[in-house]
Amino acid sequence: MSIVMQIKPLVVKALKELYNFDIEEADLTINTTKPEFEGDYTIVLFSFIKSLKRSPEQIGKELGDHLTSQHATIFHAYNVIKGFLNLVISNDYWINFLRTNFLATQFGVKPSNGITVIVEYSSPNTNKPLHLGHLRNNFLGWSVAEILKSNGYEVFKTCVVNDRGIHICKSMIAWQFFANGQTPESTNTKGDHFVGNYYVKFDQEYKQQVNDLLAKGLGKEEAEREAPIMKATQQMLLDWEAGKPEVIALWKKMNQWVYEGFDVTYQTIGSDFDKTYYESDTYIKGKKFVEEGLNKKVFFKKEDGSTWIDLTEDGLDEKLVLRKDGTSVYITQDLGLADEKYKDFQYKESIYIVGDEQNYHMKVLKLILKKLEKPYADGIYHLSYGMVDLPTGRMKSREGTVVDADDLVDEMVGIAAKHTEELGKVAGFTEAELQDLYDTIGLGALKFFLLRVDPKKRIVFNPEESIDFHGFTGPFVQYSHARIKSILRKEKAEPTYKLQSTGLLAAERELIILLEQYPTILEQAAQEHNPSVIAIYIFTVAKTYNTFYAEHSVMNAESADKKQLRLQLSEMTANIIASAMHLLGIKVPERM
RNA sequence: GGUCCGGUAGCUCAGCUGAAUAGAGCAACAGCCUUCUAAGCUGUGGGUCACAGGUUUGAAUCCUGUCCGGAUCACCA
Repeated sequence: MSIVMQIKPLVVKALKELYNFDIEEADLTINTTKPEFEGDYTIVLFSFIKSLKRSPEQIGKELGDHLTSQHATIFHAYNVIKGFLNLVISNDYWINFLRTNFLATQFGVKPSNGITVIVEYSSPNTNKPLHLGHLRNNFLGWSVAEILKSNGYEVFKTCVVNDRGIHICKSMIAWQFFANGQTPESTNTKGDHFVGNYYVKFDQEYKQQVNDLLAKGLGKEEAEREAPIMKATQQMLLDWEAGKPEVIALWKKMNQWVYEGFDVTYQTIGSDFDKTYYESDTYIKGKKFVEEGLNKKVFFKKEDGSTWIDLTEDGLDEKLVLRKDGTSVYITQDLGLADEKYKDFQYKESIYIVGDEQNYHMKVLKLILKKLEKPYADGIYHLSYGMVDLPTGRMKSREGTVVDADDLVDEMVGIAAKHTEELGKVAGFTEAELQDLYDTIGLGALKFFLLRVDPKKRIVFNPEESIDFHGFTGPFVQYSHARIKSILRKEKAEPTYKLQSTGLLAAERELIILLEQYPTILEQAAQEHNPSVIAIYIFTVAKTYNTFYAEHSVMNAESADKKQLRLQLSEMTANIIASAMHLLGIKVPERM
């Protein structure tokens, strides 16, 4: 149990014994002591001075005396400054903590709690390649899933592929019209990029046709409706829904190209899924909800035959759930999919990694499921994340400002290679090891950059400035790990060594206090569904270790005891860095 | 216009279930490699926490209002 969770009941008990005063553990404020004061943890006394009718100094002294005398193994000393009781935890406590945990690669990881959670993330369209926004989604989803796993949840990662609809038909039509039978193979192009090019081509051609029609005197709406390529696309969608064989064949062929491209990208960035859903399979399944909703009088029909739900009492609007022609809309599909996923996984919680532009949609989805009295409605959780914007604003594919995922990864790996070569520390690496190292560092920089920010905040990415490799970055943490490993290759701590209580220097103490907080950080990250908590924490750990490293020698420590202590500290720091970075989907190198 | 989210150092961000003099990184400047990897370390400068009220022993943090930025309110997905 964490030291803070041990202190709390002791304080509650002490206040009861000293003053017959009752307080809940939750109402106690215990912070780490500010560096300018002596102590490890601080109890804030202000909240109960009024009830006790004593001065904070008196309470601090009496509580401090009580704790240090009754629990001398934990509390070594105390001091009171204004309303703050600063507690010094005993060296023996910290040293004992370190000895029992420094080898534990699973430190902080919780045993199974039997609760099933699913995380839906990535969810690409099969008409264009992945871009920077998708990367944030992928990294978030993967990381949140792993964080929940480490907290004992049984987690399944799912992906919904938007593989049908008018936007898919656009690239198909453009390919039919303009490709002359070219393929990814014949043009040596990655499949998703190949198809994406035709999606762009469609847009260009469409604009051209609209302009031509405008020139002929048609109105804007009419021109947009009458453009031949758009009409052909709409016909194709109808043909697809009717199952016309040659359309289905083309659809399958082009989607397959995209999947082959996605597979390469997913492999590179480390995304994986336990189950993939295809919209083409699931888009019909929501329709049965419409009947159910009508029977339960949750939905209603309008005169034109369309079906709606009235959410005005909940502060929202009326929402269409089925078109008058009987085809389903987006929300209908998602209702069906939620049900499908529940059948598959019996989840307690279903997390959707979806951008904040869909906040309204996700709110409606959950609300409708509630009104339909679905048992899983409360478990729907929208992990809403902000857009990745350019300094000039949103990325726009029409204006060619979209930052392509594959390109960006290549660029980051290239920069990692350049830095590594310049530093010249990798003698003896094989070609394969070098490539692996470049991937590790380049992807590490990219993932850390996107995960260190609170998900709900938007991120500004400036393509003119490459992502940093110094300071609050992935490579900084990776580098700290590599330096520790360099020491541990020379000598490891002896697990059986009996450390005498040699005292702890400030740098040692600060580090050990931080390491002890890791399990609490894991809990917080899981509870908040927030990987940035871990990124911030592990940066602090690395930074603190680096300060310690610069001040004190491990190999040439002042005494055998100090050497063992520092080897243990180093080993535990390396383990926690590896563990935390894994939760962010980032590998850590042995050397760099 | 309604709803939701954000506004903290020149820039990018922590801190937001209230607590000590508001913290990091980048950028700038000054130092530190004959000692475990300098992708590192140390120091200096840099803040009306958007603004105005309120609650409180105590507010960047909670409440109200205003201003600014973004998202959304489709028989698109």
